[in-house]
Amino acid sequence: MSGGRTIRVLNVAEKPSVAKAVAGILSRSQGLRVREGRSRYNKIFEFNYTISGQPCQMLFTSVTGHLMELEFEDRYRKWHSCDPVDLYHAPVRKFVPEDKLDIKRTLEEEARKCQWLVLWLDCDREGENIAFEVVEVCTEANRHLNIWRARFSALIDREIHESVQSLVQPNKLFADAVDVRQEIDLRIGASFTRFQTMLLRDAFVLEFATDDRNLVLSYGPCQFPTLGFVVERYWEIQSHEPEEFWTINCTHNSDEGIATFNWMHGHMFDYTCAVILYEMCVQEPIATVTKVRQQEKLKYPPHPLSTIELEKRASRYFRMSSEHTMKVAEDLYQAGFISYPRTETDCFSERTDLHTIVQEQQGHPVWGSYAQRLLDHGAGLWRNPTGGGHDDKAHPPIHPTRFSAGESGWSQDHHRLYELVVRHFLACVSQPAVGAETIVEIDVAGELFSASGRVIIAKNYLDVYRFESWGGSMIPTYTFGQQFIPTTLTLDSGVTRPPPLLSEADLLTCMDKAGIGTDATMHDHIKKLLDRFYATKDLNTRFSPTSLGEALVMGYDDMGYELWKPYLRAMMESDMKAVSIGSKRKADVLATCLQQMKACFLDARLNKAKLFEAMAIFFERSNRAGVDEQHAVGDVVRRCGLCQESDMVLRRKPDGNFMVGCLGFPQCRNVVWLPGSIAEAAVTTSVCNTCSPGPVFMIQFKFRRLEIPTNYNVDHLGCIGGCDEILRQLVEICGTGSRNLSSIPARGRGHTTSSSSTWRSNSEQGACTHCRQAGHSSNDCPSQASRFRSTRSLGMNPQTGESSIPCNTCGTPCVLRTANTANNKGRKFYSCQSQECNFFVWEDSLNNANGGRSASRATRSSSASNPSRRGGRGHSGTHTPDVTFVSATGDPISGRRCYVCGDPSHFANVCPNRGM
DNA sequence: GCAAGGTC
Repeated sequence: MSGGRTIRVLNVAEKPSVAKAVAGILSRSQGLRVREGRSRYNKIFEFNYTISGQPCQMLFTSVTGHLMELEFEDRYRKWHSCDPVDLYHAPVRKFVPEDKLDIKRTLEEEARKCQWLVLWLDCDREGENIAFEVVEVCTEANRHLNIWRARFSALIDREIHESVQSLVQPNKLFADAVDVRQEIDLRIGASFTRFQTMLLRDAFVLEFATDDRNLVLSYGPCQFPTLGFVVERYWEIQSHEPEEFWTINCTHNSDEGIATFNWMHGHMFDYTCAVILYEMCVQEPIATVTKVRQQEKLKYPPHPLSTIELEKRASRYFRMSSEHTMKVAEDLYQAGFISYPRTETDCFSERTDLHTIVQEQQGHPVWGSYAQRLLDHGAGLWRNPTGGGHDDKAHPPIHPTRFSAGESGWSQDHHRLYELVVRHFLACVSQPAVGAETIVEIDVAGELFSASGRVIIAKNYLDVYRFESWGGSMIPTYTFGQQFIPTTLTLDSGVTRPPPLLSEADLLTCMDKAGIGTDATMHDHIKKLLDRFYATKDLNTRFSPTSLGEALVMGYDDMGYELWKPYLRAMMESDMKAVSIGSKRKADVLATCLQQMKACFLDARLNKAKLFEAMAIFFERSNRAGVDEQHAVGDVVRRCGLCQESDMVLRRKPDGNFMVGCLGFPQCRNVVWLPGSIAEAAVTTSVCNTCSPGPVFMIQFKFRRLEIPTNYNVDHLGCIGGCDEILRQLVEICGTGSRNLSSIPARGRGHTTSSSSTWRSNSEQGACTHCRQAGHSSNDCPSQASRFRSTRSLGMNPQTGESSIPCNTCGTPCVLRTANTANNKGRKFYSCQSQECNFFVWEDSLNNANGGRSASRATRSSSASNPSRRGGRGHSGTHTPDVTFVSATGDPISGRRCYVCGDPSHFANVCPNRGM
């Protein structure tokens, strides 16, 4: 890396401001030129620099965050193009979206001119991922680029100069971890969102939605746990039963004032006991001072300001929403008044010139004199700030970067937020407040009471941080051993109160602790709850769930799933960490996680009745036709060949069976009856290239495993145009959804143009497709029938002699096991032997279920449902767990059963099937 | 029309 002729180096930062700042630092603003790129926000800076002795012509530009997005391939983009479960393996692609194409072109053009590429993306996992997006675009344009990564944690001269002299290689593992996160988020989010939206939106009257056809009931691994926090607190309040307690209070008036003594026992819930103690005090009411303690107390200023802290404080002090706070902060940042507002860091680098920042504030009419005192050595007000232990290695804590006494274009909130940032900064480089505290303890008939007083000796940082206060209170002087008769001695009652609804600051705290979202996105998740009608916020910034939010959480809760709890995200986070340090492989984590979530999705879908039940508590059923997972009208399959005027659409009848019927009904009665064994069907965008007249859109079918022969696949992309041999055979074997053909008006019968009549005549006249014998169809084939009976019913496995059933989900035999949990000890259950399946059913529920599929499935979580919650809003809200689970750390966790394998004896974080 | 993560 030395000597030689000048080379051209393309430098790319994550955002325009960093490109500008680093270019300014490296060029020392000497010979710095700037020109436009193709994107109006991302300028290109040019200057000369020497890296390790190598003369370089530096071109410095930027992206704006991620350059690429992850999406499903087109065939899967439309909601009805596929079964949502397919989204767990549908191909995905990374591409540069329309609004980033300008940036891409700039990168390509500049990369072609350069020999080196230096990546100045933020030094976090997302930054590393963006680095590889930039690498992909640039190397596509210039395969000979030399790739380097600059590591820096703050835009400070020395650090930037050091960073460029010690370039490293980008870290693929960090980028891999983000790839995992993106793909999992996309697949889980899209599958569950489509599923629950299509299931519920048309089935209930959702009066709050002005356009309920476009209403989306989204699910996301961050938004749902956020909703979960809101609902859980709401339930806690609902279930709170006030309890009366008793306490003894004592006061003493003297010449110096009044002292209020608190009973050191605190609250007592036993009235008799409290009365006895009180009577003892009253009978012998002499107080003896047993302790007088005087000590200096310090109240420390806050740590340097991180994003979450800024949001929490703006909510507390000004009642600003976190989303609005971030908008205002972004404005102030863009205008150069405050530093980058999205940071986890709450400690300043030793290299930060804190004094200069304070100096800039000296001229302010309100806090300027405080800034002057801070800089005055003699005043002793300065103190180097103590950090809170968080450092994202990418940005410093939020601090003022430019003085302002207020700008004409600022709103009140701009003024407030700038003031908060400045006062917070000045506070955290200040000495703590000092108080002198006196604690006096007395003994009355063996009962101890204490009183305390405080005198503020030096306010220090509290002088500038007007948002905090530290109350002073005086008490009279007491001496050890002194005796007096209390002025009052009372037995007072009180009642326990429920906790308050979660405030925005509380919610941010919950999310932060559970690792839900990032500093830059937490406010988005909160806003999403409001936008989706899942929660509301009152004037005190406190959140309540809406009926919709509560119903959704209740539905999943009744299934026994923890999808609304933060554990899923926490596990994903730990897996991402493992990928980023190389202890797990990206492909393995993806495969394992998606396999588990797919099983969970399939199970949630089997238990969709729970979601329905929960919704029915709060909402009226809609009387729209064709509800459930089909939309009301149905998707067009082809033009009707009979009337040649209307479209044929896929429909689900109230009995659950599918058909493709002409929209011209009743004038046109053309219909194609589909096999009765279909669980789900969705029209895709694929067109059959055999059948005519076209287009005939293919239908994605999912058959019920138990109702079709095992040699047929449950997933089938089929055509109703007449070319589909498999579909024809399944109609024969299973019959159609039309149970009594003769009762159906002759829809299209006799018209050879109708594909349905073609099938029917074939099946009526042909030989059995199973045994090839004439005289019966495979519907009535004796061998086939007996096989179906044996798979449909419980019984001994003739091969092994074990009791078994075929799995309802995947067809693999289930083994009979015995539960060993507190509430279900000895109870038998079947569980699927396949590692890839989590089917589980109680044996007794099968015996009681009259052989019905849905009945047997429904029992899966019947023991977990809590009848006390079934009274609408009046539910008690107590979540009585069937068992107490133990986490990996040994802490008990309330819950019901493992969402991974369905086993009630453990929780997912210690599930052996997770492959951790 | 779905997620969450960057950023303008």
